[in-house]
Amino acid sequence: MGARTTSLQVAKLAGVSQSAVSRVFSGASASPETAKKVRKAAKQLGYRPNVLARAMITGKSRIIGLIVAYLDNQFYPEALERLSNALQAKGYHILIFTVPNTTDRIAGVVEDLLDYQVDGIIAASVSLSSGLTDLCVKAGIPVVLFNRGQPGSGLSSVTSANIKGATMATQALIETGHSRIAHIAGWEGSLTGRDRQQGFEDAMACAGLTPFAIIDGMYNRDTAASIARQLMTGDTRPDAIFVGNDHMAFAVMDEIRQMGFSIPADVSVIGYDDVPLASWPAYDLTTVRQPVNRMVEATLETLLSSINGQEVYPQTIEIEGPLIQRGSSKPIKGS
Amino acid sequence: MGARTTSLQVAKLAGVSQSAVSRVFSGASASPETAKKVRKAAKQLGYRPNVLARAMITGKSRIIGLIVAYLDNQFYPEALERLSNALQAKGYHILIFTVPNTTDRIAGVVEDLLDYQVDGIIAASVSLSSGLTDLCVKAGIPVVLFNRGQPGSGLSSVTSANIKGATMATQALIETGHSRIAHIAGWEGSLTGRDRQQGFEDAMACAGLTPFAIIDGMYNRDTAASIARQLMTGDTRPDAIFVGNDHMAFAVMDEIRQMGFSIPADVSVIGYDDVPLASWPAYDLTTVRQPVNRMVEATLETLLSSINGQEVYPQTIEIEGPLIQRGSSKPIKGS
DNA sequence: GCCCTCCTTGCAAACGTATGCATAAAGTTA
DNA sequence: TAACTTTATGCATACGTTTGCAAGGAGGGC
Repeated sequence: MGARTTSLQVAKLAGVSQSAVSRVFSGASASPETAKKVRKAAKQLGYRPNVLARAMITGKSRIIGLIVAYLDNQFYPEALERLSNALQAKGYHILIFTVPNTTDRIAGVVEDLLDYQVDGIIAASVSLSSGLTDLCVKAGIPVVLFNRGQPGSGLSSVTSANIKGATMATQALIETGHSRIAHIAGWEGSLTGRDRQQGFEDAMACAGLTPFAIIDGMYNRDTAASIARQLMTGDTRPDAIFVGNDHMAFAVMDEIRQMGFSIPADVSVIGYDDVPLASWPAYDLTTVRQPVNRMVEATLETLLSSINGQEVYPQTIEIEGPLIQRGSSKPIKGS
Repeated sequence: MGARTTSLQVAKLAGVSQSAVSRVFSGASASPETAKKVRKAAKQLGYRPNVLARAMITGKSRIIGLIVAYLDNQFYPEALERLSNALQAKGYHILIFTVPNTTDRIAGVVEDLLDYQVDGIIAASVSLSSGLTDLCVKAGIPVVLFNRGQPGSGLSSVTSANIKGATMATQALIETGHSRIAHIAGWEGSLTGRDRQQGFEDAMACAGLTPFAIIDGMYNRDTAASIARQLMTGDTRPDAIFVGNDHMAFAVMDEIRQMGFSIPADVSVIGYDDVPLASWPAYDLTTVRQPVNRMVEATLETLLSSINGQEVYPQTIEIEGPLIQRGSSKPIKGS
C-alpha cells in the first residue's frame, strides 16, 4: 500500500515510453492511438499524475497560499469559500495559513509559505512588513492583499471603496436627522480602518458636524462592546453610531440593547461589510455592502495574470458597494 | 528572480557537500562546526529547503487535505481555525477543498486531493462513498471524519456524543414542563443528524411522550425557517422545539419572533453545537456544546498517529459536551 | 601500538515527472 | 520519385532534495 502507480508503470503496460504518458496527461501532442492506449492503461492501474513531481519540474505548484487572521468575522469564511471554489475551478488549490492576532508571527508564516513553492499569495486582512514583501518579490511570487491596502508596499490590493462607503453611511445618518454621531473605528493599524474613519470624518466635516467620538474598536467584539457601553453611559449620548465593521456592530447592538436602549429609536447603528448575519432578523443591520463576489474576481484576475507571467504593475483596486438600508437605522424620510 | 537558492549553492559557499547541507536542515547528525558553516552560508543566501522536493523523496508532504462543506455554519470556520493552528504548530499545513452542496462532486475532490500526495485527509461533515474510501485506503492515506460518523466505512471518526447530547437537551425540555416538543432534525442523510434525532426520540419515549413533530431541516436556514413557521401556524402549536444544530436554530428563532411569538414564553428553543453566536445576547441560545477543542485534539491525534505509521484501527471517538442553559428555554425550576 | 567502535562526510542513486533533442514516420509539394 | 515539412516518439537529463553506502578520522580499551 502507499505505492502509487507511476507514469512508468503505465508506460510499460501500454507499451509506450514514459514520455508518451507524460505528454498525454500534460496535454502535449500525442497521436490519438497512443493517447487511447495510455488512457486505458492508466485507468486500469488507477494512475493519476503526481502533482508534486510535476511542480518540481515545471516550477508551478498550482498552490495558492492564503493568509487569514480573523476567521471569526463571518466575512472571511465567506470570502474563503468563494476564493476556494473559484480557484478549484481553475485547477488551483488553497494552502491555508491562519495567523494569530499578533503581527510578529507573520514572518514565520510567510517563510513557511514560500517553502511550499506556492504560485501566489493572498493576504486577507494582514499587513506584510517590507522585509517580507521583499522576500516574496525576490522569490518572484505575486502577492495580492485582500480587503486591506498597504500604501507604498508595491503590492496589489483589492478592497471595497472604503472612504466612499463610509461617507455614504455617515451621510445617510446625517440626512435622517442625526447629529451626535460616534464612530467606533476599525483597527487604526489597518488602512481599511483608517479609510473608513476618513470617510466618516469627511462626511461629518462636509455637513459642518463634529464627531461625537471616534474610538478604535480593534476589530474586536469585546472592545467594541465596552466602547458602546461607555458611549451610552454619559449624560449626553450619541444618537447614532457608525461602526467599522459588522462584526463589531453586532456586539455594539447586543450591548446597547442589554442596557435597555432601543435601536434605532434611541440610537441608530450602521455597520460595514454586509455579512450574511447582518440580514438576519435578530440584527437587521443597516450596513455598507462589500461585494465579495467582485472582490474575489478582481483578486484572482490580478493574481492569476501575474502568475501567468504577464507583467502586472501593482494595482490598487477599489470596488464600490451600496448602502443596504435595514432596521438598525432610522429610515430615510419619504422612502 | 524566481530562482530560489538551492542546497547546492549553500554547499559551495560553505565549502561542504550538498549532503551536509541536507543533513543540517533535516536534523540528521552533523558536526557542530559543519552545522555552523552551513547555517551561516544559508542565512547569507536566504536559503530554505524546498518542501516539495523533500516531499518527493520522503513521501511525506506535510500537507493535510481538508474537505469542508458548510462554511456558512459558524462551527466550521472555528474548527478550521483550530485545526490549522494546531497543525501549523506541528509543521503541517492544510490544503483546503470546499465541496459544493451536491454530493456527487466529492469524487473529483478526493482525486484532486490524492494528486497532491497529502499525508492525511480530514473530512468535515462530508460522506465518502465506499469507492472513495477504497481509493484512500489503497493509497495508504489515513482519513478521519470530523463531526460526521459513517458506520461500516472502516474510517475513524470524531464526533460529539450526539445521542446523549440530544437526550440531555430533550430531557431538559421535559423537566421544565414542556410536553408538545417538536424536532427539526439535521439532514437525515447524515449520521450526526440521525443520532440527534435518535436521542430526541429516546428521551421522549422514556418520558412517555409523543413527539409533536419530526421534520428534516437539511441543515439549511431557509428550510428550517419555513418548518418553524409551519409548526407555529397550526391551531395546536409546540411548546418547545429542539433543533438539529445552532445554525438552523437561529433561523428558527428569527422566524418565530417575526411571527410575534416570544421565546421562551411561548415556545422554548434548544440548538446543538454552541457556536460563538449562540452566546451572543441577540440569540442567547440554550444548546448542547460540542467541545471543539477536544474534538480537534482527538482528530489530530488519530490522524497523526496513523500518519506516523502506527497501526491504528478505525476508531469511533465520541466526546461528550454539556448542555448550556441560556435564555431561549425556560429555566430549570429551583436553579 | 593495534583493533574495534563511533561519528562525520562525500558520492551517487533515487523520488516521479516534464521537456529538449534527435530520429523515424508520415504527409505535402512539385 | 525526390526533397521538404510536419508530426509523433523515445532517450536522456533535470528539478532539489534525502539517504544507503563506503571511506576517513578520532578516540578508547587492552
